Amino acid sequence: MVFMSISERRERDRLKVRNKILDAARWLFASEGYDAVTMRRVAEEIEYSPTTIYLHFKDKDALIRELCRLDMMSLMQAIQNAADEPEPLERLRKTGMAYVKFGIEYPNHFRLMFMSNRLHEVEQLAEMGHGNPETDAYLLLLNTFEEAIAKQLLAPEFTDPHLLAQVFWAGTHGVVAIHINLYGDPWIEWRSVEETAKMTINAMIRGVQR
Amino acid sequence: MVFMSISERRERDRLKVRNKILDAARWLFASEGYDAVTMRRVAEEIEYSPTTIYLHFKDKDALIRELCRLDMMSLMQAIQNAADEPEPLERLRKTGMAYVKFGIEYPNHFRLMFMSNRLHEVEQLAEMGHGNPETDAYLLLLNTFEEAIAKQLLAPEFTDPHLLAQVFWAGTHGVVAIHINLYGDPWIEWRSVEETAKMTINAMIRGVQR
DNA sequence: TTTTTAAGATAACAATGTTAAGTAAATAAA
DNA sequence: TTTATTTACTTAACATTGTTATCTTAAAAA
Repeated sequence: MVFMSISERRERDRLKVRNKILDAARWLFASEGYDAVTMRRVAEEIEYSPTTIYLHFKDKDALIRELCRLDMMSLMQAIQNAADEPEPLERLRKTGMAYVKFGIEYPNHFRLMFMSNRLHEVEQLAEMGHGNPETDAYLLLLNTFEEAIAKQLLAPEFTDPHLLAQVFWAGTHGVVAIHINLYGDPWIEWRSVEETAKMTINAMIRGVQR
Repeated sequence: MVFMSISERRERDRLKVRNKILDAARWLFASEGYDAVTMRRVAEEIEYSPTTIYLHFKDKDALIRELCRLDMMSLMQAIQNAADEPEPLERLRKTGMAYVKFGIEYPNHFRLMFMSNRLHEVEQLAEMGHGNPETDAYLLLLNTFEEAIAKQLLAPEFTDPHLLAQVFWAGTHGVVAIHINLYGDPWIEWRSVEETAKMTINAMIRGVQR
């Protein structure tokens, strides 16, 4: 059938343009942040008119969110790899450090995913579902705490894996958030991210250990 | 001297207008966030032309930063009050909870102060100096840990009050950050901010305690 | 060969921050 | 008292943004 071959080539071409858009936007976003990604700059980069972008993405937000989602998925691999550790508490340390590491490395992605109010797009979040790296990482954390509880590694008063996961997440997240946004403020004698992250994670683990 | 009286009245009038601007902007900012504060909306609110605002503030950023600074100073009182507690570790608990509480109550202020990249305005930060609530609160935290170390309340390996302060700050900050930006995400079984904050703080304290 | 469809471009709109130029009243100087 | 100047403020405009309505043109289908 000629039909298929033609429409397939068309689809390939479409995807090529779409990916060029994503690549141009990714570069701008990673190096200069959300506001620096203007439709016109992206368009110029790929040598199409700005309106072409709208044939592939509903609006600017959808474009940046999609590229962010894709990047996060691959970045999330680092955490999944760090989770290759049998001992639950040690696994917490490794995954926590991986979370911090990529937060520091990709601050703009981190800001978009975790530092902008997204409650108005709950539908979108729901659609993303289990492919969502954020959710997957949370699940990883949750399972680790369930295991730690089952193996009686924690003090007996800590019985809620969700609460534990959220506490642990908050701690590691805070290290990233503060260092992304405030590190360098001359009024504070800063300690390094690694040091801070390590102590935060260790303190939290010691704090709930049996 | 007539001169003085006249220029004093002028200065009073100037201040009145300036405060009207700040009040209008404050309302918009607190309820709808940074982007919702447009120069034209503020101008309409106070019944002046948009350009009048520029007679009082260098630009939009300066306006919002000034109102935020003022608000934070007064809000910071809550933390100073919470610090009225002789026992250092208990003081950590109280001030930490106060930090979380106002972060939840004024998410937009919190975002502006702690979640936007401000490294490009280091000069401004330096000028703000010790009136800076962020620094003052940090100092409070630092002193508390110095006291805790001096009273030998912490395990002997924890000797750096700066590192301890930054760890503790990161933990409480993380609770706020996550709850401001992600709370409500349907894929996570959320625990309440109070619960999470309390456990985070307690875990960190237990984690460094002797 | 004609018709339809799809990709893409041009031009424009509205909203934004910001500035240059003008106005008019209050004040100072003559 | 009259003239000059300073001050507070406005009008109009500019540049940049996201976005859309309309047009063009080439490919595909009829």
